[in-house]
Amino acid sequence: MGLVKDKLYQQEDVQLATLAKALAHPARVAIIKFLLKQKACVCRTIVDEIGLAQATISQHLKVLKNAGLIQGTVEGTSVCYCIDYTALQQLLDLFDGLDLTTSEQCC
Amino acid sequence: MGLVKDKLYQQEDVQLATLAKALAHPARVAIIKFLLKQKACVCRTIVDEIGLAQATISQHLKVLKNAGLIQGTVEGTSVCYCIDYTALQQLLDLFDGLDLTTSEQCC
DNA sequence: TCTATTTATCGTAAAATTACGATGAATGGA
DNA sequence: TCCATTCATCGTAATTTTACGATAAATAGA
Repeated sequence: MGLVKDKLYQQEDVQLATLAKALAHPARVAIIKFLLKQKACVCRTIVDEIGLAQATISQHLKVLKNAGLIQGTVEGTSVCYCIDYTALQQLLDLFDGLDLTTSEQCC
Repeated sequence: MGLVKDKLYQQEDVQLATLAKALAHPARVAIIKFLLKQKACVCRTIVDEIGLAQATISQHLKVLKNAGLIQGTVEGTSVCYCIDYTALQQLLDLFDGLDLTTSEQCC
């Protein structure tokens, strides 16, 4: 999509869509859930947990990282991943902003 | 993805990912927001509002409909679309189920 | 009946996603 | 130093997404 098309959408809509897209795959949802549950969050552990190839998990982690949902810290040969609660909270706030109170069915 | 791979994921994770995927495009977020705001929700109005081709909007509406987020009722030559609050609430519930209280940063 | 309007669907092209093996970089330990 | 482990990235193939024009179906109204 070029520059013109980008102007079609409000920034907030793009934000919400981007965050939703990051969670638009069951593997990434599982990763987020696992990181929420787990304290230790070395990449290798995630690979064992989910059951996909290491390269694939690494790709999913990159998506989550780019969306700001997780962050990683190098620890020796490993990388420790954990939730970025700021972005996750932002996602929830955007959902709250939808305001479902107008629940008058029109059709 | 074949049958074996499907077993990799918990049903709840697939549900959340599917609903998130439906919102993973700014046009669809904009449509949902518009439908929440608007009472009148004829398809033609959405096309004018968003600024994409009619065929493209129809495709996005189909995605939202398949996800259960909206429903459509035929009214003469038009189709009246509106939010399905059940599915939208389900999405919010799934997010609430994530339980962010464990907010102890590990890295 | 004829025409205009609305909407879904088809066909299609371009781009993005997903998955994996292979490889390379970095580190820790023998 | 050498080897094993961990992780990111590259290259690639298959699939999905996205967008649009063209077209067909359905209805409302003249």
